[in-house]
Amino acid sequence: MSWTDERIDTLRTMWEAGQTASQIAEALGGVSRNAVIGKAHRLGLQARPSPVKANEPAVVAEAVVAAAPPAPAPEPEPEPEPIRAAPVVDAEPAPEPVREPQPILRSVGPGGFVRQSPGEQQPPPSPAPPRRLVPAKPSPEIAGKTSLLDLNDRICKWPIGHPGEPDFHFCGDKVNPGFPYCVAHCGHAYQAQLPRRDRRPPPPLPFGGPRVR
DNA sequence: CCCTGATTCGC
DNA sequence: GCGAATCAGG
Repeated sequence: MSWTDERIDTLRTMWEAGQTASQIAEALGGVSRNAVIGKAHRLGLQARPSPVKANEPAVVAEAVVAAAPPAPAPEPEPEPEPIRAAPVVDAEPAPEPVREPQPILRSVGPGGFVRQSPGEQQPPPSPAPPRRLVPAKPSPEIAGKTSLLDLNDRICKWPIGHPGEPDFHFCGDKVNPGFPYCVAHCGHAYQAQLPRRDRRPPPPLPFGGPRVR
């Protein structure tokens, strides 16, 4: 498998949405999570909280500084004012980057987002945990559309379009209570359990699969 | 043990 | 550029 533009697209989007490298690798197929991580780094998509690099005391820098007599100012870093990227309507507990707890039955939804079976409803995972302070700069194309940052647990998360495309957005309708999608899209997301013989194998194609045009 | 991401390094 | 091997924390 090679890194086509689309696969890179998917990687970017999912990585930025906070999906783990394993999830991304699984969704893409044909690559290991190592490959995903490697690629993510080469793409410059770095810096997500690593379990290994929790804190990073600037010890190494000291050796360099040692040669410079005038100690460079320790950089006070003017408190960057916590920006809430998406002004949510009501005061909800901060959208923590909650990762869904290893679902029992996991399949990939139309946009590559994890689909839960109705039986195991859980706190709807917000796939778009705004980490860091990324100023949501809605481009004109998606103005008025439901962006990744607008997702909350009561609007339909059905993806419209393909990740990476300028007008990629989400349905945004009111959800079918208890479900991550609106009534209409629940109809697409959840199919009646069919007898084994005439059940079709789930499409292995993640994130909308190959672009259909 | 499982998971995670980071890094290295031969290819 | 790629990704397996390795490392190291949770």
